[in-house]
Amino acid sequence: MNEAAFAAATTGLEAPPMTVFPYQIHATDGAARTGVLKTTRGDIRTPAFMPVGTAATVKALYMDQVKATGADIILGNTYHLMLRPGAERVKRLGGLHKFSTWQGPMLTDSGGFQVWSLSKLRKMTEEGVTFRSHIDGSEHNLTPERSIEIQADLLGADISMQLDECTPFGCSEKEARTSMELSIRWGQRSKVAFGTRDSQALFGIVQGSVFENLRRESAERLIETGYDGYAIGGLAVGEGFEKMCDVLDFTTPHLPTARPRYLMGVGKPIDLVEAVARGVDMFDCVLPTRSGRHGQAWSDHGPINIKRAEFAEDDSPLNPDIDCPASRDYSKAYLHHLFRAGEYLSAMLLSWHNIAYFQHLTARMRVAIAAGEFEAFRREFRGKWEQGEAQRAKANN
RNA sequence: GGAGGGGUGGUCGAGUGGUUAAAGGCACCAGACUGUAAAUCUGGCCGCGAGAGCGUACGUUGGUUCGAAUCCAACCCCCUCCA
Repeated sequence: MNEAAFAAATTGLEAPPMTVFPYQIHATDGAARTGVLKTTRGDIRTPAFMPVGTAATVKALYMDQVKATGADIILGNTYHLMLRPGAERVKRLGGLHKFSTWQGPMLTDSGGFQVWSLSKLRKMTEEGVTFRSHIDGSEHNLTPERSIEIQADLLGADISMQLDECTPFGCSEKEARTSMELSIRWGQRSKVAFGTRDSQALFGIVQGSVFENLRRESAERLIETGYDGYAIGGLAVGEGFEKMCDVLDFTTPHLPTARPRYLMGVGKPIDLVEAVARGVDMFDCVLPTRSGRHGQAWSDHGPINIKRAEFAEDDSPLNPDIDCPASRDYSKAYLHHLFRAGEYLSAMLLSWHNIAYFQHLTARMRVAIAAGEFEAFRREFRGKWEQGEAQRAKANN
């Protein structure tokens, strides 16, 4: 590490923009962009949907299947893996890529989301967060430094996320500011701990709840610190679709155009389309795999509850246009039967279809943006989505 | 033929005088799920009615009682053991 880099790493403020993973934007259409984030483990085509593999597995799928759906990158999780099997153990076993057999790029969440989702099991201080394990009740500390050590050194993530606090929705502006500023400080410490690396990247996370001034300030202060990518956190936590779009409207303009923007934890297909329209490049969400396990298949018209009686003798596939056996080759009647019978294959096929559908959706957006036809795509998609919503509303009356 | 046990809502199964339209499970009909404490959770589930409510219901028939799924009698059916 040279002197300038060391100074940058230790002050965390004057760092030059890092370009360890070049981001090539091939086309833009309105605020929407398509391009490639080039990592040492492979290219990530954007807009990108990253399947979530919390516990070193994209639940119910083989890594080969995940890859074949077109996913370029998947997620892992600091909190879950440090509890089980333990970050040091993963390191001894050769790192998360070797351990899981996923050889493409991997992004790990810092544990920041668990600060929110496990709020009853944690205690926060300036230093970091103490979790009581949801598995055995044992205590575990997570500081920004430890989170980076786990992600970058032990798991070997290609993209590490700064430790942050996923600010709960419904808090006051004052609380949101306090939380956002803590995340900024944790981000700076994360960056110092991360230092400069040849083949690994660090993303910062914009917080600020639904407050425009806070989101803007958060973005500006992250840029001062300088990250390889900029995530938008604290959304899809109860604020609703319209509000989320509003926040994106006044947040993405403050993020560097040259670096990837990652909307964390989002979302439904319509959320992806509308976020891409607002300049977001990357997404992750448990929805396709979780709802797959719960009997739901995704489509342009919204969710299909495969357990509904109407599918008992529906011989049509979920989506013949998607190049995935689960989408194309199996009938809804069969999937309906498997789910009703409680068969494992139900979760596997529905998760597979859903991941393939999300990849198909981002692929279509990439094509539309490259062709300069994203607005038309967006309009048509919204039409189908709203039509589906109207049909479901009618059926439920 | 003798002795004993049992018949409860689609199903399995609690309940042995009133707070019981009847626990609970399953099945069935729906809904939810957004950086995964989730192969989970929620609601509905006799009929009619928007609702208060009304009607019908614990094998059948009859009885006791202010009141019966619960007590009594007869009958029908099922199971176990003995001969």
